Order: sequence, then structure tokens, then C-alpha cells
Amino acid sequence: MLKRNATLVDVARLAGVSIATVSRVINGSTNVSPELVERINAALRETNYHPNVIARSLRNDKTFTVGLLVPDITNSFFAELAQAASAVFDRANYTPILCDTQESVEKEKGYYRILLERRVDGLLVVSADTSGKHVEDVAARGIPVVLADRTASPRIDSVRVDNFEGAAHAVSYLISKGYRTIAGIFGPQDTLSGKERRAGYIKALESFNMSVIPDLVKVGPFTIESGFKLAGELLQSPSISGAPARPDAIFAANKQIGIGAFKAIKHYGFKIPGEVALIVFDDFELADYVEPPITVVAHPAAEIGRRAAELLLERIGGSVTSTREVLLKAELVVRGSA
Amino acid sequence: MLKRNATLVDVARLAGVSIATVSRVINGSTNVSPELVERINAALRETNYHPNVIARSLRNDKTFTVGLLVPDITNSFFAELAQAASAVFDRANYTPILCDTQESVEKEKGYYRILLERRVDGLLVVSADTSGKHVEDVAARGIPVVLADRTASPRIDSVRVDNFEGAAHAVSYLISKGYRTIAGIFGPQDTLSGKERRAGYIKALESFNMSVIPDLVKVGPFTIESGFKLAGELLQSPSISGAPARPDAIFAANKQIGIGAFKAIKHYGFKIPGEVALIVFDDFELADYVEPPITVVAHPAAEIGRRAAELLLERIGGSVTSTREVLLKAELVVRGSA
DNA sequence: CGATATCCTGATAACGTTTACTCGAGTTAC
DNA sequence: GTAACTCGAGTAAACGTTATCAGGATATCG
Repeated sequence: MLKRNATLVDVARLAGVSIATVSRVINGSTNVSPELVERINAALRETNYHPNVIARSLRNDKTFTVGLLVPDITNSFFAELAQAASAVFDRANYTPILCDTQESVEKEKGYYRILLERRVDGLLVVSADTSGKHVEDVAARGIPVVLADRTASPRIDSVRVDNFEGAAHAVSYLISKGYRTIAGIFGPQDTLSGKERRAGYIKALESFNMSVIPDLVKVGPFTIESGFKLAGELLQSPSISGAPARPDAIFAANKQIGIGAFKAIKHYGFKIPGEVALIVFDDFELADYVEPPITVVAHPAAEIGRRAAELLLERIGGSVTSTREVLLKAELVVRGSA
Repeated sequence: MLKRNATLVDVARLAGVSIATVSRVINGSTNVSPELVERINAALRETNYHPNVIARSLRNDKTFTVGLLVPDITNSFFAELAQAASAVFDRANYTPILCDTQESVEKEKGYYRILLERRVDGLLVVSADTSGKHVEDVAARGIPVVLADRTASPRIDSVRVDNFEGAAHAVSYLISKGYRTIAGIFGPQDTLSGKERRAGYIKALESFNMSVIPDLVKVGPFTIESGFKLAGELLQSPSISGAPARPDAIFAANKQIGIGAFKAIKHYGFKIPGEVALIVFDDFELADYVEPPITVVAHPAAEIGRRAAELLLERIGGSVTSTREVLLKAELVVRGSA
């Protein structure tokens, strides 16, 4: 048994053939006589040969690796997305290289450089960069790229959720359940999901001929603290012009805001959903384990990851030419809070 | 501007030198005259040269990649561990390849093969395999390996939390706060953390000369459902031999069990911590956002990841020889539930 | 039976690096 | 003035593959 890894030369020597023939057997070429195949297979086993993927990549100009960039792997949404995408890549014998950009455009840019130097065959990106500038540079170099969840460029394939429709659906549901003073707490309006979810909320109200009351529409960062604070303002406000003293339902535009709002409603002593209903955009494990369980619009993380990975593999395969935009439906999961 | 990536040959031609000299400049060799350095740097910029890491790896027999195996990346504990480890690797210019084994020994084995074929320089493993057999095979081939969180082999470096001490500390705290009928809900006794946390619980009781009441010690899988069910049994039990009718405190051996127990205590209408106190091993985001916030023993995920990554880099560097075992202290975070 | 096609197999170039070696020119030492 | 060094730069081998090409043996056919 050799200390170093066995190479084609070792196997060839043992089997008494040339390295070319060994290579042919490994790659399943049919033009090798049965007795040599036999001998070579025996030699492969005996030497415990494993192909050197590095050498193969260099020769073939193909690494069977892809970059997988997410803004924060500790966020369960991105973790699920990455897990589902990885499963697809695995099945196709591609190795994903996961990079956590920590929502930093600079870090993201750094990873592009590293991944290109590593000659990845493609990139699946949940971008931290709303400008889309850097990812477009990468795509312009001919590297297959698919954007997931957040779109930053119309020239690049993308897979994301229909934020507009999902938010509108949630608010329509609240209206259908009889709620009439529906507040909304949204994320930053310079993000796509921030804007779209707010637009969906407004669209739903308008389609029921209900007016949008500015004091009921709050905007802040996507954080628990912001959700708590803004919900508190909504709940404590002594009187709101043109509306009853407080909302009877709150639509929270993401998980963090929703958790904050949930906490605030309880903190100020209101019954859910009796006095204030709550519906949150994004699903999360604990939504089902609090009292009452929270009704959510489930952002299909795994589905986004899976579809984006499939799209990327197709692009790498070279079959796709026109840019594609996949819009997935968010699903309303009715639990106890609305 | 070339369509393909520039190589040393392109740069050398443009600068009118040999590729060897270009390589020397890139790698910072001092034996190059200033005017050539100047010319070559200009050529590097003009051609937008990026080294081909694949070719470099083949030549140097070193890939600057490491495998990072975790059982489930959607579990925030492993996500934090992976994130912290990745940050360390990044800083050292190593690229981690994250693999989600989904708690499957078979998948883990498959990843060992893939990663070895990719010639990773080392492996950081949170193993799904309690036997440690496969990871030992890998280590025996001379690949640097560090085990994190779960140890499966005494012959391999490891970094993990002191489960025994952490559990004992938590239970001692409960005793010091005056609780006297302390139940424990544990994980499977064929896992290291399952065993050690139970042993710590028992040790604490014994060190205060309190007897261990079998009916107060429950064992089941590390799931929310199990936690709910077993806590329910503890709370509903009409009378327990040698003890008051129900426990006044529960120690839950991990996050999932803790969440289940929390739900059960509320479900059966007991006040926390007034009627039943709760302390959970493992910290998690929402522990601080439920009512009351849950007192936990914080399993230092990021610290484990960081230390394990540092250890691995040292091993790869070749400076370490004897096997090392790092035991980190779990920290008691007192919140509202005990 | 000779020419030609068919089938296997081996030799070899190439992928893009790094590095040991070589070599010429300039410098120093006597 | 020549021998010995030093320094800077080029040549070429090597890493482990795959693929192209060519050649030898065997089979096929007229």
C-alpha cells in the first residue's frame, strides 16, 4: 500500500497496460478488450485508486463545482434554500461551494473573485447587492449565473417568490375574515421584497375598496426590535384619524418583524386573535409552537433553492439561451393567530 | 480583451519575458529586476490576469480547500458553528466546502470520498457516525481531521462542549434557587451528549445529597414532540413515589426537548417559573422572545466552530503532533424561566 | 492472397502552474 | 587578466488527467 494516492501510472504498471487504457476503462469507453477490463479493474481495487479531480479539472476545463452565495446561513430561510439547492447539485455530481456574504457587498465581491479563480462552472446567488453590478460583471464573463430570492438584474435568470401576490393574498384573507382595520409593518423600501410586499398590501385593500390609512402603514428594518417598536406604536396610538383607535389586525412583512409584533401584542395585553389578529410573511419553525400558533404566508425556501439549482444546471449544460424568470407562489398557512 | 481567461503565457508575451519570471513576480520572489517587475505588473493589469487555482493545486499538491461536514445546516446550532469556522478558514485563504450529511452515516461516507477525490487539505467534521469508523479511515490516510461538537474517536483532535459540567451547573443552579423536585428530560442514551448531560444532572443532585428519583428521569429522542410528551407525563402523573405530586423544575437536555416541554407546561396550565421552572441546554434565538424568556445553558456553537477551524489549520500547517481534545464550558444564561 | 477496413492499444501532447537547473553577463578578488 | 562568484532571467520538467493520433493485429472482401 502506497503512502501517496495511487495514480493512473500506478494502476497501469500493475495491470501491465498504458495509462491511456486505464483512463478509458475508468471513463467507460467500450473499446477495451474484456480481459484488460478485468485486469485493470482488479488493479484499480488493489491500488485503491481514486481519480484526482484536480488534474481532471485542469485537463477538461471543467471543475464540477458551483458557487452558492447566501447572505446569512444562520437565517433558516437561507439555510433551507442552500440545503435544497445542494441536494440538487449533489445528485448531478456537482460540488457546491457555500459562501456566507453576511449581507456585505464587499464580501460578495471578494467571493466572486475567489470562485472565479477556482474556476467554478456556475454561480447560484442570493445577492446582497441591490445594484446587481458585480454579478452582472460575472455573468458578462460568460459564467452561468442564477439569482435566487432577490433579483438584482433583469439580464440574469432568477427564481423568487411572488411577494406582491403573497402579501395581497394574506391581506385579502384578513378582510374575508372580517377584519377591517388592518395595519402593515414593512421592511426597508429600497429592497425589492420590502417594496413588493407593501404594494401587495395596498393592492388588496384597494381591491376591496378600503382606503389605505397612512398611520397604519409602518416601515422599518427587518428586525425583531423594529417589529416590536412599530407594533407598539400601532397598539398604543390613542386615536388614529379616520379609523378606530387601534388596528384589529397586523400584517408583518417578514419573520423578524412578525416575531417582534407578536411579542408587542402580548406585551400590551391584547388577545390574539380576539383583539388583534396577526399574519406574518415567512414561515419559521417556532411559528407553530407559540401560543397561539402564528398564521403565516410561507415563503417556499426549499422550492426556490431547488428550482434555482435546476435552472443553473440547465444553463451550465448549455441548453438554455433566453433569460428566465421564475416566480413562485407563497402559500397561506392558516394557524391560530388570524 | 480575450474571451478566455488570461494565462501566464499571455502575460509573459505581453511583457516580453518568460512565464517563469511572471510566476516569480506573482509569488513575490525578490530576484527580479525592478523594471521587469514594473512591466509585468502592467501586463497583469492589462490582461486582467487571475491565477488558475486548479493548475496551481495540481502542481503544488495543495488545494487550500477543507471539507466542513455538518449533520443539518438548517439547525441554527450547526449553522453558527459552520459560519464561525468558515470565517476562520476565509481569513487564512482556505475555501471550506460545506457538506450537509443529514445525520446519515452513508451520506457522510459519500462525502469523504468526494472530498478526498477533490484533495481537500483537511476536514472539520461534526460526525453523524457514533462509531467513528469512517472518519478514522480518513485520518489514517494522513489527512488532517478535527472533530467538532461530537467526538467519535479518541485518536482524532476534537473540540466540544463540556456537557457534563454544563448540565451539572444548570441543575446546581436550580437547587440553589430552592427547587427540590427536579425532573430531567434527556436524549438517546447511545449518543455522547445524551449520556453526558444525564450524568451531569445526576452528579449535581448527588453532590447536594439529593436522591435521583427514577420517575423524574425521562429519556426520548431529541424532538419537540418527545419533549412535549415526556413533560406531559411528568406534569400529569398523579403521584410519584417518594416525591411530591409533580416536579417544581424541569431540566431539558436540548433545544427541541426544551421547546416541547415549554409548550407542555403552558398547555397544562402551569405558571413558569412560579409553579414549574424550566431550564434548557442549548441556546436559540427565540428563547429570548417567548413569555417568559427561557433560561438556558448556552452551547457555544460559534466558539466550537472557531476553535476547531483553528486547530485544523494548525494541523494542516504541520505544527501539531499529539492529538488534542478541547473542552469548552457551557455558559448559564439566566432569563425568566428559572 | 493482397488490399482495405476494423478494432485495440500505446505514445504523446496539452491543460496552467512552480521550481530546479542552466547559462550568460557583470562583478569581485587575486 | 583570469578565475570565481553573484545575480537575473530563461528552459524545461513535473503534477495527473484526457484525447488525438498512429500503428499493429486481425478480420473482411474481391
